[in-house]
Amino acid sequence: MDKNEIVFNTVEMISQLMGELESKAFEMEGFSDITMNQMHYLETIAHLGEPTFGDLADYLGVTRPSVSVIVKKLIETGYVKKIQSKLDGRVFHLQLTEKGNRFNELHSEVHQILARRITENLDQDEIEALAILMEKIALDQNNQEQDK
Amino acid sequence: MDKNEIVFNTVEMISQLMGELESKAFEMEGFSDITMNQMHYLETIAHLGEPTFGDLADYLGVTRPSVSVIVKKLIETGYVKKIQSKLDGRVFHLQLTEKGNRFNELHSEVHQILARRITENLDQDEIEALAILMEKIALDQNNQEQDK
DNA sequence: ATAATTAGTTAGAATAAACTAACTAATTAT
DNA sequence: ATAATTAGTTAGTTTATTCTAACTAATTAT
Repeated sequence: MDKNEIVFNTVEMISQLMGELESKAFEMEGFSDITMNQMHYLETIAHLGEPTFGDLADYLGVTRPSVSVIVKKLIETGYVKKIQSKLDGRVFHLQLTEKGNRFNELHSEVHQILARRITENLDQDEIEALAILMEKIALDQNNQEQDK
Repeated sequence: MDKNEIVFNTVEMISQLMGELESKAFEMEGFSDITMNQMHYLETIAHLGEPTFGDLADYLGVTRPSVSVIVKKLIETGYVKKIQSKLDGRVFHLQLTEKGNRFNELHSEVHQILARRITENLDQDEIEALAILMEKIALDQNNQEQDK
């Protein structure tokens, strides 16, 4: 098998594995009141750090009404809260609640489990080598991101 | 940054990148008549190789009626065809059409593009080292799969 | 002060995907 | 031969997500 093929097959497999783990995560630990899509909104809010509705719409590439509806659900289920800006009464910043943060921590744990599973059969030298290669890969991707 | 963290951050980034590329793939090249979910069914059919409706339902963990409805759409849009078994008239095997195969090839191309993007800033020795590590990782995952 | 703009909301429609229950047709068991 | 089982379908419901159009309220421009 060609090297390029090995790399993309492995990536495909890991990606599938992540999907499976991710869907299992929300079934456990009392987070059954949130859909995959809502999870994605939640992660994005955490990633952006107190974005407005508009920020979220722009980042996700959906309309404001769509964001409004989904975030309303996240507020109803207690993952997110709205903070009105003191400078401009029209804008609201989105913050994770206790529950939202707990969810996000679980989410990180899932990723840690995956990382552990990935590196399980590698020895210390191999993990180190993998980390160095991945750092290079990540750097490369970040550069491409900035180029846009 | 800890090595484990680098590994899982990179995996997270690659996974996100895959999602983005995958959603772009269906916008181009006249494959706009298929949803992400239907794509997933299509990939699964290709992966299983001429499965029956029941095989597909079992594999995907959904009910038969769900499969029936989705596959009906894939047949209407011309990605899949039904072949009645000669041994048992109740069962139908699912086959990809020309169009279904063309879609799957595009899908592989997307993965190749990703693999190329990943390995872009690595030299030959590094790609080789990465391939060896990934082979070990993949082996590990396959073993876990069999343990179930 | 009044008009225009902007942020977010609400209502209503469309599409997708899942489910259960009730069905048809083919096969196997008694 | 008839009953039970199995593969797949159809109908009807529910939930989620998206959209456009029309709205309210706050801010900025004239």
